[in-house]
Amino acid sequence: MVYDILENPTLKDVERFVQEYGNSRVILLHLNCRVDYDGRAKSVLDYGDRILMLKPDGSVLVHSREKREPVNWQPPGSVLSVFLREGNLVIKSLRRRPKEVLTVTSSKVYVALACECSDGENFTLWFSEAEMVDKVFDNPELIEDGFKPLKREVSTPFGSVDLIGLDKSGNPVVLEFKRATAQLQAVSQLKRYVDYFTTNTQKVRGIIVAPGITPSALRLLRKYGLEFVRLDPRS
Amino acid sequence: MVYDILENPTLKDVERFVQEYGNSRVILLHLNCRVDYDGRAKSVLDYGDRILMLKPDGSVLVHSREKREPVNWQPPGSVLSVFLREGNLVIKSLRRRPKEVLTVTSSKVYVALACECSDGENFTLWFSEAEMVDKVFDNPELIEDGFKPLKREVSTPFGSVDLIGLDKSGNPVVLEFKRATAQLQAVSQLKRYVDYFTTNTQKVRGIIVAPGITPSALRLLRKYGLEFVRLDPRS
DNA sequence: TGGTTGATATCGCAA
DNA sequence: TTGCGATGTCAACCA
Repeated sequence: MVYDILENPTLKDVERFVQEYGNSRVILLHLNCRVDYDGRAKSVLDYGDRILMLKPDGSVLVHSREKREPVNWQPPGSVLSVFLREGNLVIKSLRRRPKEVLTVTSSKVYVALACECSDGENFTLWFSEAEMVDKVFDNPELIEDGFKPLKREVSTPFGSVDLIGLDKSGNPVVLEFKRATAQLQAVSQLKRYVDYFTTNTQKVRGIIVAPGITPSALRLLRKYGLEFVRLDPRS
Repeated sequence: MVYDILENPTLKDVERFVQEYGNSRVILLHLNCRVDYDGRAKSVLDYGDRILMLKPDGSVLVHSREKREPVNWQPPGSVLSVFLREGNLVIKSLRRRPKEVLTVTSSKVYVALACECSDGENFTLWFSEAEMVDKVFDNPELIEDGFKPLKREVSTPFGSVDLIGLDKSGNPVVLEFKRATAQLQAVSQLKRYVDYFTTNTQKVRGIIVAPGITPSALRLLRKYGLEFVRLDPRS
């Protein structure tokens, strides 16, 4: 059977259920609970009805009525423990580094569901930043006439550059790609790389490649003497 | 009843179920499905068994066996539609701006669950960056002897500064706070602000306030003539 | 393991 | 709505 289910179970039933399926299936609990988190930060979520999701890789998600993000969570690699204490079901998830503890305390579980989920997934995604770089590498004229791409992912002490090349006059060019509208941060990032390569005797050009740029980012770009080339990842 | 459930339902049953509860409850489906996404990027996820979560605010999450992140999703505000086509159940979620479409196609739903979840949640979180700024504002000596905080969240054309103050000699100081180890980005950010306030006649100091700093970020900080003050958000 | 960056980032806030 | 930065960001990649 691809799923197992408990309706209106006792907390003891849920404890056994989680222990049985915790390592093999995705467990969903609809319950009333409070959630305490202590680690990089610290939080308390008062009692309420929510969805708790436990994955075999140790991921824990507490989902509320709204938002894409879980209200509390624990990332993969965390270690689960389940027990009864003072009439409550306690589900604890421990992460070692950084040390973080998530504690879900429940006096009522409405439904418990253990679902088999597929393992090897066939997922493909297009129009990433990496694809933009690939396209420019194969079609250098998208940047400008005479541009020669040299190397992708060039590592420097101050971060790695998306693409380095030479313009038609032989000047080095540093390119920073963004798949969405470029903002201030992208300009600062590019400036950091350009500064690193620039010497007294070697002028280095810097180009942001993106589908757009915000007005203030463009202002900063001009101030730094950098450039912008429009390119849409989807085009 | 705080939940409703369908076991081994027909697709027609699921269609009605989603239409009935889509606006009021969190719906969980354990199903075999494929997922097509087209919007800012584009992706295809081949058929497999997963968890689909539909929230009343329009959020959609497709969760796989692993990871904290959903393999596909749609953010709040998206609009749901459900229908049968060529013997399959099709769940479409449309986001207007940016235009994005998520399509879940299923030939088999194992379980459908509609869960009532709490509305007004009492959630508190401590040790955020904002709290660090508050603490320094009330205890300026945490930065250095004679430091005088002036204003938080100072808006500039190139971003907003966490805190501005004066040192004991009356020099302006720009402070950038990080709740975790400061990295290259934080240094570039601070440099951007310091550059903005610096004139020919006015030297401006810049300080990163964080529990730590990476070696390369420290190197860049020194290169720019900026400073680092250690402060743990939890201490 | 730590450092850096990308992401369909999401989210909240301010102009 | 757009812009900007924080996030317990997460996740991938590389040294």
